Amino acid sequence: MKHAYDVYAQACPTRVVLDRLADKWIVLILGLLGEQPMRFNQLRREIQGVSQKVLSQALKKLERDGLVHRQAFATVPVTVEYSITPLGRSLASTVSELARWAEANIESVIAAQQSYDAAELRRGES
Amino acid sequence: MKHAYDVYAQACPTRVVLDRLADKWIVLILGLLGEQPMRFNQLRREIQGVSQKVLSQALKKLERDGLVHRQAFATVPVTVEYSITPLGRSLASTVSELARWAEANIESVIAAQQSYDAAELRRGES
DNA sequence: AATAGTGGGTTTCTAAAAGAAACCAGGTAT
DNA sequence: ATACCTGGTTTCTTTTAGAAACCCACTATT
Repeated sequence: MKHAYDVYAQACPTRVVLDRLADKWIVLILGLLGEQPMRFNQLRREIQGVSQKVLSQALKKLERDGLVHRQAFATVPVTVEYSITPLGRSLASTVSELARWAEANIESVIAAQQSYDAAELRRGES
Repeated sequence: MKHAYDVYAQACPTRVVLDRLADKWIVLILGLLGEQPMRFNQLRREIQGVSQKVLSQALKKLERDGLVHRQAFATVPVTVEYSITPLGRSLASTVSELARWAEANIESVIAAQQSYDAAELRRGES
């Protein structure tokens, strides 16, 4: 049984969605928001190394795609809370698994890299 | 219980791995190679829209990370077969789910985008 | 003998994106 | 007055992605 949408086809809109999901920051953001709603600077502190610009852009895209909900409160200073939507939640477990795989298998990957680099060095002796 | 490696920490090597995995082309490549070994141009034809350069770079990185195995046969013209490794296989189902989620939920995402864009238009009337 | 085609790439060049750092607004506390 | 808070945007530089052309070794065609 074939899909109506095929992510392997060039002009398919699923490509755009996949390109959105397959992003380091999106994986990390959805992983956090899957646990609890969070505010902008809270996310920024949790996700170490993300710049304000990139975080802001990522959240905007996630909001536009209906994966994250943005709510501003007229406190002083202003409070903005980001939370995951039902659609986002249906995705969160999958993307979290990516992060967990990275944490669980980092040692195997590093070992593979070292063995690859060592072999390359032997081959490419100038 | 805390992980030894925390993907939310800036200097953590898992970040590098996650950044590698969270890539549109890597998801698509691993999805295909999880089904069967494939040759370079076969991958290129299946994954519509990928350039030779990007495919070549992605495969090199996957090989270095120990996720994909590259085997060249001295036929004429040369034959190169890419296959998934056990480590890569342990990841393939997770990344395939990303692609499947995109195919399954594209309509909800497009609907959310349209409603977002319509609301934005109403707000931002100049 | 020259030309075209094959698989599997690399090189070159340009347009787009990521990232670091500075800036801003509106308000509070010192 | 000055410094600080949240939640961003702007500017500028460095990477990266992507399109297109090229390359090599070989074969088959004219």
